[in-house]
Amino acid sequence: MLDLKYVRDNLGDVETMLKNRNMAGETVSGLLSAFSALDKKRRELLSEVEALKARRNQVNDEIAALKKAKQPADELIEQMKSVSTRIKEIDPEVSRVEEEETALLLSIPNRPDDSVPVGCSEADNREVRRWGEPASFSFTPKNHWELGEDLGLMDFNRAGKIAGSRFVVLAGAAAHLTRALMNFMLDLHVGRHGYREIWPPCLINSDSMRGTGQLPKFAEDSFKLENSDYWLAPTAEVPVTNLHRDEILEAEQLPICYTAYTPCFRAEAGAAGRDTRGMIRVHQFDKVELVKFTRPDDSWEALEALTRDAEEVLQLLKLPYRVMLLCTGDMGFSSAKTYDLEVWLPGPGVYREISSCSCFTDFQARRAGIRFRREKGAKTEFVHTLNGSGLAIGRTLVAILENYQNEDGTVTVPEVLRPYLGGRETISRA
RNA sequence: GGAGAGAUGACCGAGAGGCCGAAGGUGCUCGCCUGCUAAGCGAGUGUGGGGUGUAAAGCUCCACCGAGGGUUCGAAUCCCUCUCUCUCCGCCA
Repeated sequence: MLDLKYVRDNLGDVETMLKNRNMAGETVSGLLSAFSALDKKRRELLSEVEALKARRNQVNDEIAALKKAKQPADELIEQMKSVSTRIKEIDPEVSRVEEEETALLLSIPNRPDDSVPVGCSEADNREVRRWGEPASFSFTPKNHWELGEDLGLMDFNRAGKIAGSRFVVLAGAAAHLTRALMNFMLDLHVGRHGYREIWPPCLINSDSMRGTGQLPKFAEDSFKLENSDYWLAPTAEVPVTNLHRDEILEAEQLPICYTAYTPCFRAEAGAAGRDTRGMIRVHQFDKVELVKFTRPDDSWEALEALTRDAEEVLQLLKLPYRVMLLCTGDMGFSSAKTYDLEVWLPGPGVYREISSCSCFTDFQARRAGIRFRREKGAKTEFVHTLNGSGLAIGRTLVAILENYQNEDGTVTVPEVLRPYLGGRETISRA
């Protein structure tokens, strides 16, 4: 959420920002004029009701004094009855207006950093750098689902039976590889990059979903459990960022760097027809996430570092990738700046997103109430939050199968993973 | 799932309709004092919002004692609902 005062004082900036984020012109002006009207109304009501409350408090003291002196106070009490009635009329009105205003504020996305290119779609994203050469194959490389099925590693039909579409059952070496990747990634981030490992709940409440920006706008993207306030975590970002919700941190604690493995659950409501084959887009996938809390002045450098930490996973696995700086129109709602890592997939012959690294500035921190003090007695400030995948495990598995496939249908195990697979070097049909 | 206890500021903890934004203590900050250290003395020390102010400071008002409702002229305090924590029993990976 943006700062109320910032929005009030910079309506023009907010307007261009929203348009850059592909919001239609009339929607923008409607939203902003509604906001201004509500803000004005709220402040008017507040002035009125607070004046009444001040009066009531003052007279109540007089009543107390009279009572203490055993003097009659009936007349004052009688006067205050009408004041109280009036207060009780206005108070709900204030809450109503406040709620509406907050709802509007919550529906406004974060302001992209000035370094973010303005653009409408994926096509306007800017390539920042590339690493690795896509290998040339002397045969036609298979897609991961062909490899998966041929090697007996993936079962989409049975997944459909036991769950539904957009699920996969991993078996044998694929299951083992998933476990290996999880350990490999966590070991790297903990051991080499200095993150602290977290194993959080994957069911989280609505307050947490609101804190990181999944609610109220994107409820349909996640799974909600019936008869409870629990959601299936769409990403570890939610539980891990919310670890410090409503806390005031000490400046010396910052930066806080966490890494967590969790399964991730997504409804993929708006993705009907996209990536229907294979395990690129499924309702349940595994991911190792990186989360940082920093001082405002450190967040941009922290984003670069976090992105490099994620990249290192790909480099160690020797998977070619490129880094894309997302344009204003393609960025996530809460993000101020996002780098996507796209890994090379020889099957379809494209680069596919495997990690998304974002700096949220104070947007999530304001929603979630995550603050710090520069020193004792100083005013509280919002921290900056960041996160990124380090990496999506399912897609990493896909990339390994496709990039490491051999002409005879086997797959070579990347060297760094062999210790995690009991020294195994090749995956072939069991 | 059953029975009971509880939730107050950074922390401990008192308060049981008005004198309570909240005693007392600890911690922390600043100052004084003591040739170091320890001790001692004094002052200060929450968050959010509204108004005023060019801005900062300041001044002022409102709200906040787990959350939400209610009673009352007035609620940390009384009533209702919910959440969470702890103890015991049951069940369970």
